[in-house]
Amino acid sequence: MKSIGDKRDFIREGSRSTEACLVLEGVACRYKIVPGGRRQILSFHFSGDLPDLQGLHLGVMDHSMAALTPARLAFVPHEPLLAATQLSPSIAGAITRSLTIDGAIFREWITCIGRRTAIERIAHLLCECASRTEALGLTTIAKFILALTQAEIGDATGLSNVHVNRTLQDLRRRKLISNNNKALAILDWEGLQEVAEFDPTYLHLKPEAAQ
Amino acid sequence: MKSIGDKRDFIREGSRSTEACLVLEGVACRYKIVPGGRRQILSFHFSGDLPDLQGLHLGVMDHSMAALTPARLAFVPHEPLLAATQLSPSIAGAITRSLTIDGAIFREWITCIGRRTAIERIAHLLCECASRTEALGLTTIAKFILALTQAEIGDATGLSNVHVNRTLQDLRRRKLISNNNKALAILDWEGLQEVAEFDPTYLHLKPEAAQ
DNA sequence: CGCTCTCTTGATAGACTTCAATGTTAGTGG
DNA sequence: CCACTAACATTGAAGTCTATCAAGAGAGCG
Repeated sequence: MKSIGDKRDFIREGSRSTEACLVLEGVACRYKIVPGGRRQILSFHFSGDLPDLQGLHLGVMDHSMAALTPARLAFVPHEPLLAATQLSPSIAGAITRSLTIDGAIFREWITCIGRRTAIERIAHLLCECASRTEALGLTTIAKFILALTQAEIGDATGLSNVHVNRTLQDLRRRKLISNNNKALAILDWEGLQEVAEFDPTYLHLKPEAAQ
Repeated sequence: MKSIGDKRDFIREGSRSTEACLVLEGVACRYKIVPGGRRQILSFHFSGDLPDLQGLHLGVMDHSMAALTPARLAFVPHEPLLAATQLSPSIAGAITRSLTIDGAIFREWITCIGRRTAIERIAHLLCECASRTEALGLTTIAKFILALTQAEIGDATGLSNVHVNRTLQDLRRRKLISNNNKALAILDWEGLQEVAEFDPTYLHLKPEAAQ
């Protein structure tokens, strides 16, 4: 178990991955830096997430990880985890399922950044984070608060911080969100989903209604 | 085994996934349509790829698949595939590894679309496709030809077809590529990588130099 | 030959970025 | 309690990249 301060890297791109991290508290993210210094955030992670299972099967990290709020993390060495997958098919299945949903969320982000406008992207990000934290049992839509800076939202959505600022103002003007100083909340869930064109299917939250 | 014409869907978003498809010949892609009709291509797939393993663990498809050139495909029902993973850990591992690399490529696409300029995005896409088809043993960098329309390249990179056209002209002017009528080839591999800021680490092509 | 699909080009508009300055808030230490 | 600092947020102005619209040119195909 490790406590980590605000804005602190805890895994670096290019390093060898030997343990998987579990988010116990706070918000973490995966990100890449492109030559030129611009950052792209790839995903956000909340209490209960296991964000770097891909390290189990890849030697070298292709991205970094950082805490965006003060956070507590647990690190599980790969070996016992791999041993557990050999013993229990259900653990192996859970890990594979988690990796698969990870991919589904990435696909939605590609679509969002590639084919949606600024306001749609930000609204969509909010809908996604609210749905996921609710599914994790951490909050409800009404009480949901996203504690990110506008620069971080920009790095996740492929926008500049200035444009994020103006777009958030637009969302406030439409009475869809409220936003006081690094605490973003949802005022009109239906309206926000509509703007975002949000369809939660890709999150695959229902545990195997299928099969 | 199925032969499929040009521009033909063979898996639809929202459908239930019951078999995995193997690309035997041609180029296939995964894509999503956002309300408004704009398309985002999520990945390209060449002979030897198994592009929808995620369907093994998810009930409902969150995207569609289509052939972009005339193609031959094989469809493997999920059941024997899942049975094989129970019997052989190495098959299970191969599938998980494939899913994991899938995710790594998505992460790079997010970064590309979110934080790179048009010319960098297109150059990067070319580098990626060339590297992957070479690794699959289908071609060499020198002989590599990408048979996509400019609209398709735009749908993959989040650009309009008009802007793709102008950007390809730019790449030709710089003598990095040649491009006659739906046949894009690489003239200067080093130069193209440089423009793309291409680092193939994320493709994880070396089979487990790690561990 | 006419049709369709793709590529190409020009003109115009819009979305978003960059730069730069100012305002706001919270924390720190005297 | 107040000055001082450091992060963030906000605003304006100017500029760039990319989209959209529209039209024409080739190429392949029945």
